[in-house]
Amino acid sequence: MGWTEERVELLKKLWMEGLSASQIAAELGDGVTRNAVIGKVHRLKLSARAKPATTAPRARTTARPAPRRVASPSVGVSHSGGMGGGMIKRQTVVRTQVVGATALAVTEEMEVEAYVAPAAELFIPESERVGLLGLNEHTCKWPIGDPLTPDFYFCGRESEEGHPYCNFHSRRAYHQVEKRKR
DNA sequence: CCCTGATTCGC
DNA sequence: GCGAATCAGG
Repeated sequence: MGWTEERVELLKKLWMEGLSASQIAAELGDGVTRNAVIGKVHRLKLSARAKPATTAPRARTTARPAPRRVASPSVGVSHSGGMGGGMIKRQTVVRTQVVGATALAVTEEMEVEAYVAPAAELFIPESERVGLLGLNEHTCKWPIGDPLTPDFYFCGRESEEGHPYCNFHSRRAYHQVEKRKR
């Protein structure tokens, strides 16, 4: 289905109300993707919704050329790492999420696995500690300790291909940490 | 990982 | 004009 008058109107309305592109896409339904919404928004020249005083000056980072397919090189390096013993604690949490302008409240109960790390989990025997020079493409680069002191070291456990941290630290690196700053 | 908008470019 | 793929960032 193309962009009919009605759909465009709804798009404008929702966009101005501050809904995200994905939310609008869901609202429009019918297989519309968030990319379709964003693309249309740009074509309609209505990117700026409600710019506060802080004129977000189109941070033109870098005018990207045309990034096509790129092959990623890989270097094989072996490293042995041991996983510490942690504890998986099951618990049920209730998360409320608001979707769409129609204030569609979705309350879902989901069982999550919360990893409770014992203090000792972060302790790694000296024999396994990895210094700056011990890091390679497959070692967790999670820093431990004060970088200014001699006993500073890195996690050094096995990290997934293409990831800077091991599975454990990977989530901590950036997991939606209740961001409510306004 | 989840998510956001921004941009490019083949269609 | 359209939007998937991609990029950059939170």
